[in-house]
Amino acid sequence: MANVRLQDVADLAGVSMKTVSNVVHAYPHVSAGVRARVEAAIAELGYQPNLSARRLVTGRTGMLSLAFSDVSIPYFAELARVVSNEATRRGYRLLLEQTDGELDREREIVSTREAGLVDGVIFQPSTMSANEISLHRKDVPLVLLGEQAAPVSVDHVMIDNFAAADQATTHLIALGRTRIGFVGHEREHLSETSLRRLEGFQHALAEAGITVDMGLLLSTAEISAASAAAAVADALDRGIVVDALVCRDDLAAIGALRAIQERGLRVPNDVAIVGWDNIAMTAFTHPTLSTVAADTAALAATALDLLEERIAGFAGLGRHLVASHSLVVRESSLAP
Amino acid sequence: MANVRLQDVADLAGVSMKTVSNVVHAYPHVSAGVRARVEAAIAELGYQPNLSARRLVTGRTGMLSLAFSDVSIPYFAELARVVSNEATRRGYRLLLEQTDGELDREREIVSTREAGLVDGVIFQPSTMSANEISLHRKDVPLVLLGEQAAPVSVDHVMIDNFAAADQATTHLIALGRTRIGFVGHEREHLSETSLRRLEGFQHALAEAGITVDMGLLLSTAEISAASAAAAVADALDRGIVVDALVCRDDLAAIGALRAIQERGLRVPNDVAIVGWDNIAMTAFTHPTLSTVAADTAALAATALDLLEERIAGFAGLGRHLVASHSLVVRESSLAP
DNA sequence: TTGAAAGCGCTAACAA
DNA sequence: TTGTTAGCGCTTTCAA
Repeated sequence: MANVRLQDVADLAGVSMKTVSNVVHAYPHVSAGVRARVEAAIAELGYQPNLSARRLVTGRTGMLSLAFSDVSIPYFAELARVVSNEATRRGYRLLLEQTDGELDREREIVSTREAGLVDGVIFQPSTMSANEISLHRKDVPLVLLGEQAAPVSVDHVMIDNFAAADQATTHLIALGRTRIGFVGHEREHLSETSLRRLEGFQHALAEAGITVDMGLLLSTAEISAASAAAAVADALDRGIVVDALVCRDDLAAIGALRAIQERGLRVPNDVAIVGWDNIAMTAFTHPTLSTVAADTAALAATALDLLEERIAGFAGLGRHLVASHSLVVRESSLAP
Repeated sequence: MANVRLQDVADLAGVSMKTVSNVVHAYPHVSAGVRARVEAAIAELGYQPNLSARRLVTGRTGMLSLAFSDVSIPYFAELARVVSNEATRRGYRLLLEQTDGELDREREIVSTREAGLVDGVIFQPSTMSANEISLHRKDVPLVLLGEQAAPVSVDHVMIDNFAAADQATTHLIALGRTRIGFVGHEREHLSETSLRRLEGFQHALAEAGITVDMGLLLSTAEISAASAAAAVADALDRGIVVDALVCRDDLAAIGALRAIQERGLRVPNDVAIVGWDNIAMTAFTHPTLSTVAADTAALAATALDLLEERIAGFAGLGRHLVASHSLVVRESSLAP
């Protein structure tokens, strides 16, 4: 049974609760004899501290929550792994929260729902705006992930989407491509993330003296390979010609790849592709996918640094930090 | 501040703590006037119940933990999503635990680590044997997922791996394939899962009068596309000829597909492929992948049913339930 | 229908 | 170095 209390151990060892507590917490000033007796009692009774009680008293839960739209999206799953490992290393356990990108569920994340449950929250919003976040947010320590504009009051770790999109597009231009499309931004509510990437995309084209052809901007109904495949298939069937595609994320790239190949076009010879996120699968598609890779390990470590400072009581303005990224060039954008 | 206590609300509303508690818990026998006053006080103070305190008293945490090796493996990510949604629907939050398949971390899952933190544990072991599980397990309600032999004392939900492997292999035989290989079982410690699948594979071959060629059993160093690609590439380079491949999981199938195509062979014409798990990506590879699909929704619902019964106090012998599966036939195993 | 009070098991300030 | 004890904020029995 788990109903062994601190007092029971104390009784068996013939000491007070405080002494047992000292032993449990490895407090140094305990005589060896007493320590041995207490440890024997703990072992004999199979004592385990009641975490709820400890929490009630300390106000700390030792848990963090990680919130984003959907863990079955590979980028989030891979992010969850990195954050979870880093959290474990620092002595926290991780609670997983999915919002499906729904506004009211995102609101719950930054406001009431977590109170008292976790010491802090790491949150990558899909839908909430900076304004809304600062409006709804409560006292729980919070760090935002991702690329949207964040409220000045909240810590935030991102990559430089503009620069990365510029870099990816410039890479395609250097390959001699001129009819370059963009795939995968939201059809209805354009996210800040997509917007930044589109701006970087446009900037690179402008630098090369190419004006953006709005007909080559292929938005999708949702973030999925299926949705991107449909958008690209539809565009090709309408007779639209592209020789390169910058994709908002790797799922879009995988969908685009599939649609292009289904129509008998070759990648990269006819159409070069660059994706985004460097999910594991991009190294195993045929051809393998070039992609923008965020340094997720740095992202996670930085986010946890900021969060731990907040938990420790730091109350200054929001810090806005940039994690590095790189362009991973694979077969889908190799020079022919 | 979140330091508003039940007592503060009671003071402001001019009632006792019990009455406030009644209102918070929607206890019906509270007069309308009092209820309104209490609700106003709650709103004015921004009161939120302290969950740690509630837990200390009720002994319930409202949390479940889901444990498996690695959330960045797509099958587990997709499973986590399903389980998380189902848990949320039932009023639980989900804690994520990764073991990396390491024995001592798996031991922690079934023994001490979760005590007091969660009401129950759903665990898909990678390494632990049935014997070890029953040896180490403590009092936390536990349901096992997956296909390994489970201890008689523990609840367990699985799919019929033998039957599914038999079915997948028979499907390939019906295509006229005769040199059928198996890819992706562990090189060192063969898991129960792989074993069952290999047995089903062998059974189907035997039924068709084909003896298993041990040279066509391609084990891998780990569960990953890279590892499977290496194993298949190596086999092909050694001159081994296959006309079909049953893969232990979709990651292995994706790796195998890549290795086969790199060597100029065509799928399914030269080599047909069947994977396992029906991860989202299998619908977007080129060609799309045939695969064994477990009914994960049923799996999750059943696991939570069993777990909730355990949490409610059921103490009978372990139940061993089977979730249904199906063979999803896609391009990788179409008749030429 | 509402109030008073006894814990839940632990931590930590204070005493010895 | 060890013991005593007052809470942490809530639920819940029992009384009123």
